[in-house]
Amino acid sequence: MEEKNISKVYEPQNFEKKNYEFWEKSKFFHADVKADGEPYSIVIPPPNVTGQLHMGHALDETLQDILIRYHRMRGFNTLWMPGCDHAGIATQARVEESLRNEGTNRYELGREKFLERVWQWKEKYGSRIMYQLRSLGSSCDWDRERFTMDEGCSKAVREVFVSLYEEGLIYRGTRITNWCPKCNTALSDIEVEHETEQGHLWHLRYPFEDCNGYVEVATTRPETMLGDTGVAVHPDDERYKNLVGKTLILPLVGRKIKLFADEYVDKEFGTGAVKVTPSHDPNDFEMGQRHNLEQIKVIENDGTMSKSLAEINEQVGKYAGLDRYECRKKIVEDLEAIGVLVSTENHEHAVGHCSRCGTVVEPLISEQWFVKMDSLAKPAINAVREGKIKFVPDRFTKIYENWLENIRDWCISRQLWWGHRIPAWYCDDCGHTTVSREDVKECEHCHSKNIYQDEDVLDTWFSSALWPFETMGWPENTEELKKFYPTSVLVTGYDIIFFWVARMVMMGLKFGGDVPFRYVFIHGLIRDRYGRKMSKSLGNGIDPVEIIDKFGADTLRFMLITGNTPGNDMRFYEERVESARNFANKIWNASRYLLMNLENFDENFKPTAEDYTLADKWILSRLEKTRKGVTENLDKFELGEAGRMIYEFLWSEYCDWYIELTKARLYGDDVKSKQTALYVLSTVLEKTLRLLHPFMPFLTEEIWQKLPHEGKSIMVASWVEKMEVDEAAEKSMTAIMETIKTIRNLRAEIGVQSRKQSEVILNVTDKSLVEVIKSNEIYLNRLAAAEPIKFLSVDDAKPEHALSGVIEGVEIFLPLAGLIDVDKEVARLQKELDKLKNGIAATQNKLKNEKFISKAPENVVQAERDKLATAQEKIQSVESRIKQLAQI
RNA sequence: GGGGUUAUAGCUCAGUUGGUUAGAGUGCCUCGUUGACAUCGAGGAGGUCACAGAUUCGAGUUCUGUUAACCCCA
Repeated sequence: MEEKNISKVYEPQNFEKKNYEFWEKSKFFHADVKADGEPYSIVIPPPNVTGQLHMGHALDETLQDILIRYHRMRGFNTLWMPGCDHAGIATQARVEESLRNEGTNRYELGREKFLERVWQWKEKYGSRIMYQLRSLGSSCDWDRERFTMDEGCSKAVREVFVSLYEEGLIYRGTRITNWCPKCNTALSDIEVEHETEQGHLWHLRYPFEDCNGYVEVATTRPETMLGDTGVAVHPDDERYKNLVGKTLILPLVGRKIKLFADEYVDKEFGTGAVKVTPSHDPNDFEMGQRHNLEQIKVIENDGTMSKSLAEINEQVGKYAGLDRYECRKKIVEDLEAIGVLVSTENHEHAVGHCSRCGTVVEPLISEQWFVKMDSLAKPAINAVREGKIKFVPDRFTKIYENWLENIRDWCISRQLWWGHRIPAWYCDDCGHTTVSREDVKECEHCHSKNIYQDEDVLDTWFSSALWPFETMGWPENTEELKKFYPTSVLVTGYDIIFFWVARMVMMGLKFGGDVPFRYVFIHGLIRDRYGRKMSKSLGNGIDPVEIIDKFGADTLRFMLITGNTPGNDMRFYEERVESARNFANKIWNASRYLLMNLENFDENFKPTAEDYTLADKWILSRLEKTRKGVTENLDKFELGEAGRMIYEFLWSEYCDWYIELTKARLYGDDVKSKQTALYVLSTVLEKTLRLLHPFMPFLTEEIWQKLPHEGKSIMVASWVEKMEVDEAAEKSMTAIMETIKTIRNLRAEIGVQSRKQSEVILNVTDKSLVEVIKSNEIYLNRLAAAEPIKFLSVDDAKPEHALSGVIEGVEIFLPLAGLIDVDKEVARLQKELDKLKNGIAATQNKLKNEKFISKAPENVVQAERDKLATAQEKIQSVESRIKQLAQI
């Protein structure tokens, strides 16, 4: 055993790092495919290699580590696969920013040099993240660490891409897609965040070609009118029925456009007539497809108006090169000047923003790669419906299903350099596209060497979707895959159910041969103390490493998982961290106390059944109930509840009562009693530490090593085994504790100093308690300063000048002559009597109710009867006491 | 427009299949350095469980509606 003297307060800095190194060096984190035990595996949601871990990660990793450590102790063959995500847009943006600061850019550097820079970046930040994960205590299998751009993952990505292409599920097409003018790339639908903004609705008049009339259209984006190639109305709209098919002249531009009917149009919105810009609005694009409208691109990829406008006429040529918002202003002015603008009203509408940089997204037509989703989505829906995958909490099932049912094709190409390059080569000679698992040098169709590879890379989520099996060596049929796939559970936030969870399920079923995980354990977001999302722009983020340095990783972990429930958001308060730190300190000091006394402990001593005192039996029984509750809650993902149970047991039962109860024995002369107390103190603590270890790994290891124990480390010790419950001991001990509380209570009532000893007279009405209390008198002496204690026998008169209290089975008197004001005491008792009577009113009503008696289960009825009997006993006691005092 | 979450003590939150006088942390009040811990101990005050119905012997808990806040999707 190590040195037993430990510092007076909990100082995690002294031992967290040391213990982590010990575990890592001992290879406790490493999963052996050949080892015994049912497999239990988790793949980490790979943090973005950009930047650092935030509080959300800290929660995510803590939940996983608790599950992992718990199952490891339960004897499962446990694997936690760590790794990072290359995070295409985010990482590239960061590196480009640093290039900008150096006065250069990626184009100047060239693709190859640029990628070298990104890899350097990745090495630097990737290792920082892995350091942060370690400081949290994460028991990941570092020997298996993966990266979404490493060789294995890249191979998997190629394999999947080519297979899907061969099956016709990946195609290249010219479509309207969301375009971010700042990131300069296409985005998928879910990378667009819609925000409600205050804008305007401009009403414009488009004149007919052949008569004086006009059609009034309403638009939120007047600048797109330059690309209008039609005006649409609803086919049932009486206002326009006779006009459908007529030709309109597009103001400023002079283009002739048709008025046509389409079901998509909402009659109620605006004027019921909508201008149609197929090249800059997804709905208009679809209408354009249905009605064969021309696509005229008037906004360029960088968000400025097209140079080609100059070719139309001098008027619209003025707009060429303007930013789209500047152009909007100009156009509104110009339209007003020529009388086309009839009115402007305020209008709230949803505007799409790039989820990465916040820039307003521009729908644009471009050539991109897509994945057909229908046939992939169906099995993913079924897997959840059939219960092969379960969401915890269950309500997220609906969100998942709903999204998959309404899924649209996934745009997977990104105009970036950092990522998995699309394995497609185009032939300059014959125009054929070669898609291949291996890099190719010639066109597979005409064998021309005049070919070039697609410039674009794949959406980051394409490789993340393969994470559960690509990390285990797929497409090779590895031992890891056989043993650990499907994984047991995925732990992640609800914000990436669409981005990641659903896609993993689809890909897992398609390529992994089974669901990627059995459970999806969803957690909420960490917010600041005001409930706001933590964000860089608000500057309200809290760095978990700072909290760890200040309070300890165990403290942070415990704070994160208690005090909220699965799936719900949580506010981060430093006060709450302090409260968790105080808990750690409490454990620390309870252990310190025990270790100090353990110097006199004979480790070979083992008490026999007769050696146990009531208090021993009580704490052991309470420990068993705690063990049961903690285990059950962990098994159903109620980690917070499990943590709270340990907190409650350790603080309120072990420290506040049991330790105090043993003090008399530890400082007394009875050697055997002392050894027994030390034995119980140390076994209960040792077992509780094991229950607590998944939550607070460092602290529990540090103390456990100093206590009598078996094995090398608590993290590879086995879970606490089932023990006996002793209801009789619990009942007796409860009576003693209640008596102590009542005495303390009465003394506080009249301000007797808690240390000052005073006489207590007990009338034990429950015969089964007489011996129990008599033989445990010393507890009352020590914890209630009750001395001497007298017991009334049946014939004895009850003391007059005394405070009195009653609990189930015991009447308590504090004869404090001189301190008692009889009138005050009567008033106090009267108040208590009222309280008791109010308390049983509901019970009495229930028992009077025949329906209750006949319909409620027998045990419930009996419980009510017992409750009433107990309360009536107390009432009688108080009533007779009041009578007695009244006679004085 | 569709869907979801939340509403419990001053504040932050628990309360798991309906069944004790609804709990904790924190804050507040009173007392206390008795051989682990003042990052502590003892005692106390504080709640019409958002509102209205329904089901039930019994509802903080189930159902319906209303209100408010937040979120997702379109």
